[in-house]
Amino acid sequence: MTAFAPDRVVTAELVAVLVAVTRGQPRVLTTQCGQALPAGPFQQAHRSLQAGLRAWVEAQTHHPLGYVEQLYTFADQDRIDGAGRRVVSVGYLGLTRESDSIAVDNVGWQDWYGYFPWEDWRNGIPSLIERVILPGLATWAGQADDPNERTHRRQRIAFTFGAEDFPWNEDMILQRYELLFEAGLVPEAVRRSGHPQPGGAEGLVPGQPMNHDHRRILATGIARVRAKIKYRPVMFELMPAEFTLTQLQTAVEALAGRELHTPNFRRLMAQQALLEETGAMATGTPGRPARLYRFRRDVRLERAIAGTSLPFARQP
Amino acid sequence: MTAFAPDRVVTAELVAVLVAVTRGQPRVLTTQCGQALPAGPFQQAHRSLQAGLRAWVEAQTHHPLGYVEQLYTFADQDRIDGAGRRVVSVGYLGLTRESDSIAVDNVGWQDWYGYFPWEDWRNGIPSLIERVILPGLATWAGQADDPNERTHRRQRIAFTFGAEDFPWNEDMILQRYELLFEAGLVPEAVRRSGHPQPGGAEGLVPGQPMNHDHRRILATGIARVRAKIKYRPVMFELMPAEFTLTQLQTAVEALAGRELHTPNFRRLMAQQALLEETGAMATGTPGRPARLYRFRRDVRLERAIAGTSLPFARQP
DNA sequence: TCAAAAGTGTTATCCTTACACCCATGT
DNA sequence: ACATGGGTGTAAGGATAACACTTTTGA
Repeated sequence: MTAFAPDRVVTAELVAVLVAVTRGQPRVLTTQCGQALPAGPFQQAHRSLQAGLRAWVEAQTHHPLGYVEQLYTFADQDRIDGAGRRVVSVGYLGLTRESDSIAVDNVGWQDWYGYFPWEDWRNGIPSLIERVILPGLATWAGQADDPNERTHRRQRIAFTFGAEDFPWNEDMILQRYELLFEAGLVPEAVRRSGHPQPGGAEGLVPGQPMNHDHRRILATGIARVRAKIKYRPVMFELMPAEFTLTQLQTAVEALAGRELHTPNFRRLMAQQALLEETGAMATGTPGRPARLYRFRRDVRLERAIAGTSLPFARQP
Repeated sequence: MTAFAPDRVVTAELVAVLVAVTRGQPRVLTTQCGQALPAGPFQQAHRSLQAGLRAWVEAQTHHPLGYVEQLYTFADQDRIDGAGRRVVSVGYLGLTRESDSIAVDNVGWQDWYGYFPWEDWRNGIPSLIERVILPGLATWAGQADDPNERTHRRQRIAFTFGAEDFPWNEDMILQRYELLFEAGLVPEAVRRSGHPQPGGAEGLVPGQPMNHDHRRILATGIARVRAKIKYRPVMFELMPAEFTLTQLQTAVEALAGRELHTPNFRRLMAQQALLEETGAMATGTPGRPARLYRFRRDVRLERAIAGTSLPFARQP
């Protein structure tokens, strides 16, 4: 174990999936005109990985970052810096409100379903699933030589994309992207395999690609958000100071990519006791005016993460 | 953005939390006579981080690694290699069965509650919580100057350690360790702060320390295992080919650190349909002989990760 | 007056929890 | 016979999902 061998030296990079919800749309901060996620170096001076991320994101966007959590660390074989060293990318998820004080060129907020059109089920099942994705994947499944592999692929397709009586699971966005990648149906896969696509986008699934593996990191971030809103009060970080229940519901729907059952959503909010009324009402909307709410500051104490699901014996 | 600045270069290390359950005890593979977790370099030759981990763990233990997942990436300020570079440690969790084919000296399996005695509630609440931990933490809470900070600390203590009517949550092992660290009640914290403890272990909480931040990484691994057994069939990887329901229950209890309600546990297993009877019976135990089970190979397809918990609207 | 959106009540169903009890074997 | 552990039945309680319905505003 030679501790300082040169082949053990790598370049470290911090990649951020910064999420906001604006006017009912889920948004992500991008660089290079939407083709990459903001990425910055991890430097000796940084106290920790998270501190490094906060430092340069706040430098770029000029407003403080609220909730931050680590996503995943990647070291893909084809990520190599100019000196031939491997690049280790540490992905982070950050939740904020959108700010227009971004000073840097080519940096801006993008709707995230531009990258994953098949993930937006808010107006029912997207037609491109039946039209483009499932046929493309079926072709890929049929190309396997081994018949066992073929049925295995078909099962996996049905399971991940909610076909053949499997339910759609919005949390499986990463698995879906990886399946499309494996099947060669996204430009990033074609690019990597080295075959220059001749006629452009033939057979490929619509959805804007990104550089390197950034669309995969974005999928990881979206998956984490979608899973997290179900058991942690993270909407805190994404909403303005005051909001109506419908605005909150619309924001959750934007993130989950699905519509919610309004009466049950309201009841859920009521019984969780995370909100309090401000007393004021929203104005300027059609229909009956809605009450305004804010998140309760005093309930911060992590909302008793019950989390059982194993049949524990009662302590005597 | 100078891409190849020297302050951007780091050393990458892979750290493994390898878990097994043997004779009803939860075990972890350690090096340096139990003072460290196995750690190996990430090298240029490795296809990916996970491939690198698999490669050297299998070289060390001489048996293939089953389930592996990434835990977390750390870059603590005090981890610096001989050339003054920062060390980035990528932690991995691996689940296996214990093997005695470990060839390397000072490497072996340890019971994990030796490192976290307060986490073992299988025989009721460990007395050292009332005797040592809560008094120690109370002192620390009282040392804060700001009265708000004092009450905040007390709330956090009660919440994390399940005092004052908060329930004990076995998943919060990392938060508990970090709280003890902050309060200076574990040797690692004393060591870092530079105060050499004069009289030895006075006031410190019992529990074997580890080098660097390895005990923290171990806590992260245990937390992940405890959370995971509740919603994924990971016991697959830890059990022998055939086992009784009681053996399975004992293994889960070892990991969770709590006793389970036997009749309900059995029912849960039955309705999940993850198991099938082998037809054989266990022999050589007192009492009525138990049926032997095995995991069903054909049900691998991820057991329909239902995962709702938001009031979705029904798709028409 | 009517459309649009806010908001409430109620029931069927399922899952979890807890308690009570019977079964099969060795000593 | 009885201790020990294996195994089953069932009822109470809580959470969720689905349906039907009332209220309040602006055009």
